Amino acid sequence: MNIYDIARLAGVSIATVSRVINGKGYVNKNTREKVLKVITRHNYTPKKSAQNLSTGASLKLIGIVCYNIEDPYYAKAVAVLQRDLNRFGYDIILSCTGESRKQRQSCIDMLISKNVDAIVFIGSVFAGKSEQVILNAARHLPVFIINAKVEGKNIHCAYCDESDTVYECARALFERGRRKLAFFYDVETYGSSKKREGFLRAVKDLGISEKYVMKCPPDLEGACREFEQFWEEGKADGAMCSNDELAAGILKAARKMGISVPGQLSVIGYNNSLIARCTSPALSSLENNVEKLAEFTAKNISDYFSENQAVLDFKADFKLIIRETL
Amino acid sequence: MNIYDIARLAGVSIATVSRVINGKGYVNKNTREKVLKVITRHNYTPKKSAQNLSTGASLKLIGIVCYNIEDPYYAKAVAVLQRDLNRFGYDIILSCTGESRKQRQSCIDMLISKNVDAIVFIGSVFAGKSEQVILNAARHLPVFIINAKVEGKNIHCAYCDESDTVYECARALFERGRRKLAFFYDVETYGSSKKREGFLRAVKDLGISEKYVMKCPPDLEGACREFEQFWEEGKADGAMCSNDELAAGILKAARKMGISVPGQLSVIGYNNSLIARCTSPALSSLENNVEKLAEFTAKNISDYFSENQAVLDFKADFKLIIRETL
DNA sequence: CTGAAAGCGCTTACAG
DNA sequence: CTGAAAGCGCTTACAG
Repeated sequence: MNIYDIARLAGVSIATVSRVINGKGYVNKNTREKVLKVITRHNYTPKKSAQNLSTGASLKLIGIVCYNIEDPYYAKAVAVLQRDLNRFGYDIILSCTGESRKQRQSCIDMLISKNVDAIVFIGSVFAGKSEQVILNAARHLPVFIINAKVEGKNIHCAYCDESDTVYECARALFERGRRKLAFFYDVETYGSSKKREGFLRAVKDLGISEKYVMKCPPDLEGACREFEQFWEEGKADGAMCSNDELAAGILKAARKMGISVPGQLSVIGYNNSLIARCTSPALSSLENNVEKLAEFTAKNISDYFSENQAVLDFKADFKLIIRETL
Repeated sequence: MNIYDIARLAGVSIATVSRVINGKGYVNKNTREKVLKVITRHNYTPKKSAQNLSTGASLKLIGIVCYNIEDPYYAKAVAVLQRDLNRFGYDIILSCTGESRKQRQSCIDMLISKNVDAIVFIGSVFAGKSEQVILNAARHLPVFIINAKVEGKNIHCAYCDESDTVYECARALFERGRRKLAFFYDVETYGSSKKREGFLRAVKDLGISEKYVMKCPPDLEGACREFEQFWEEGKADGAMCSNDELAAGILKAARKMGISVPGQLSVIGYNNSLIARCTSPALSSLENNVEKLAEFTAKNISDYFSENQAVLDFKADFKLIIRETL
């Protein structure tokens, strides 16, 4: 069923059908209705690719590239982006890219060949070493990044300063009398290095000498085991984690080993995800406002296309949510 | 940059460029290289919509419709689908649809107009009353459903029997000596009604007379409050929940009220998500194998297009994962 | 081995 | 108000 079929069935030319579909140009009321009737009867929808070819009209498709949607942080960002972009008439193509540079590049090429209007990268996985992939993409279309800062033409960033966030968390631990601090992270990314940097900066400013930086396997059980090996009575009294899952692992280990939280040990998570509300004691966690970042980005994309201008640098605030582990 | 530019730059016709791109037909080795060089230098990728128009070639795009990607269950399904479909050369368009029938229909129309090859519906939200939306879609393209059973031409279902699962959980509670059982659910869907049905069937078969069916607000805090109101010493000794988040809420309430789990109360969650591993005590939960369902569906889609046949009905097994709450 | 031409399903000046 | 025709960027018989 194409525009020719409809035209024939309605007894008009394809030009007329096109006019009624697009509501452009003059069409006699009666012929309009006649055409409309045929269209609805046959459930006809014009093919976007033909429209795209003909007018260069946008496919109204935004490519979204993230590392892992199973991570609640990414899931939330994607959920908000999809909801808000949809309001502006866009659909999203979701890609999750693996580790290798080549895989990432081919994922972007795919998106570009599918004629998406823009690409948004979620997460700091793409900053730092992988920046080239983003720079390449930006030569073809506007790029939006959530939660990382990459400098370049056509690149729009919305982020929360992950160094400052951890700095504040460390200070909060200090203010509760904690003097022996450990920082736990898992995957080596631009984001985790910023966090580590914030931790070390705070520790230095606060004059804390007993500090540990620990790398864990990237899941709850891994963090749990790692902590069991790490722990020695009196070695640390405050743990800052680069995400909530690690923190949950540490709580699990603490419980198993009879360490009282927050009595002997304070624990702070990161992302303020559902996980933080599930653990007991409930986890204090840093709210880094992904939701706000995603909302802003959706709006920014819409502005970019409708008003031809967009914000290049947006920094969101953050807040430490106190629950029961601090 | 289009095929004409490349042809001009390489000093050949567009037909030749097309041949080297598609690796079809004869092309002299030297001219092939000449063309290739121009293509890579300018980072040229043929536009999918033009190819699609020209040959009717698939866009290699699968529409995925789900209720809420923030829910770990959907997130996992989407993650697996995207990973596996990608291996078969497909990208996914992700839509999350709201409640209203109209919204859902327009979401599907959008997908169809964007020329996706197939649509997969995740979750039972679309079965039962909303079935018509699926039936409509199936008239245009192949439809795949994860976790619901809908009869119809061109409709392929992969699911886990949600009545049997809950039946088994109730029996497990019974076998641990539990005789007063409550079933907690939140949203009213096809799936939750199947689960409730399984619960009631089990309770009847087991000859249990003290039984409760409770509807909670759809989040952890809501379940927590609901349970606080529900609880009375000796009223129930086993709680079956329609998802892990509700179960986590009940654990939270139990802890607050000093109810020992599983001493006084056994709790079973559903979906075996990350949440089940985060709570303490760690939640026993029903593994309903979404991962398996999603993997199967990706393969089934690929078979549908490459071998022109696909499985219409696939039922996955399930397993109750015992942790500390049963 | 290579190119000219038709055609995919649309839209949009242009002419009437 | 309506239609004939050109054009969007590709692919693919067909002819050479």
